[in-house]
Amino acid sequence: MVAGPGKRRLEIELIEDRARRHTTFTKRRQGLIKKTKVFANKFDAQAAVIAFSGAGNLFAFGSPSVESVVRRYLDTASGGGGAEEEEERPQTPEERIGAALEKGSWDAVVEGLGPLEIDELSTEIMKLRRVVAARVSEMEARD
Amino acid sequence: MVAGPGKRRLEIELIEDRARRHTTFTKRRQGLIKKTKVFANKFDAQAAVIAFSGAGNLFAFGSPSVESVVRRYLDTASGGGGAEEEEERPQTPEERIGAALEKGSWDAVVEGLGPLEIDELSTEIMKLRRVVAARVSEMEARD
DNA sequence: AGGCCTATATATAAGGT
DNA sequence: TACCTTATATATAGGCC
Repeated sequence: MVAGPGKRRLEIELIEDRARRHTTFTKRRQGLIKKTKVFANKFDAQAAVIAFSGAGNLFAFGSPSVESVVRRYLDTASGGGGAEEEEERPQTPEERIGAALEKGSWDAVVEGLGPLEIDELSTEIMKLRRVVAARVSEMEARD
Repeated sequence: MVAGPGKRRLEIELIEDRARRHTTFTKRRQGLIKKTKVFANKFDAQAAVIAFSGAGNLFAFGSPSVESVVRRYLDTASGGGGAEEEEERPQTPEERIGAALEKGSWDAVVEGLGPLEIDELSTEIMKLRRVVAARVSEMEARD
């Protein structure tokens, strides 16, 4: 099927799939922001969510404002965290993987990592696998 | 009838009992973080939550890291606190890969690849998985 | 596109162990 | 304290306009 109705049909499918994905993304983004809003209200706490879509668009909400929460985070994060409550720790950037892809040495990358970072890396691997799998089936669908 | 998710109706908005308030705070904080985690995974997006308890303790989670998301936010936002519009956009060649890695979006990376490159990537992922698995069992052996 | 509507799935407040 | 259970509240995926 080089051209004609078949190709057209596939393109429509892709577009609709993308639209569906976008709809879901929007709903969940709204849900996430609502949760944050309620959370901040209920406990009179400062809270903020920041999200970037795959396309790079920014969505954020903060109480009293994203700016203030971010600022406070930057002030606090360096000094030291919570006293009696445990804190979710920051995670390792996935750029490691990109760099490693170019170098070709996984061993060197994994060697220095701690438990949390390993966990993070595992998560990223699973994400990458899903994305690759999706891409593969997408290409197979074209044949 | 306004009832809470629990077994009984919530009589008062502000929870007076300190211990119970703390319990609820913890649960909701975990829920919020989980939501953010799932959101980031499901859509291969960058996302972060930051929260300060009334006592001033910091709780935060970010994918791939709070730092990276905050940094990107500061780079992107001109100062807004609200949400903006989302529009999925088809993008171009492979020079995009570098930028995509910085954005932390695997989707964007895989998007431009051909069959051979996908295959190579799959192989690399498998290798990485093995290396990570080895590292994990290595660490578990120490306990 | 932007709202409703409705099964299902999750989240979660109390209470129990 | 920390986990488990249970009853109810919310959130959400898809339909259907």
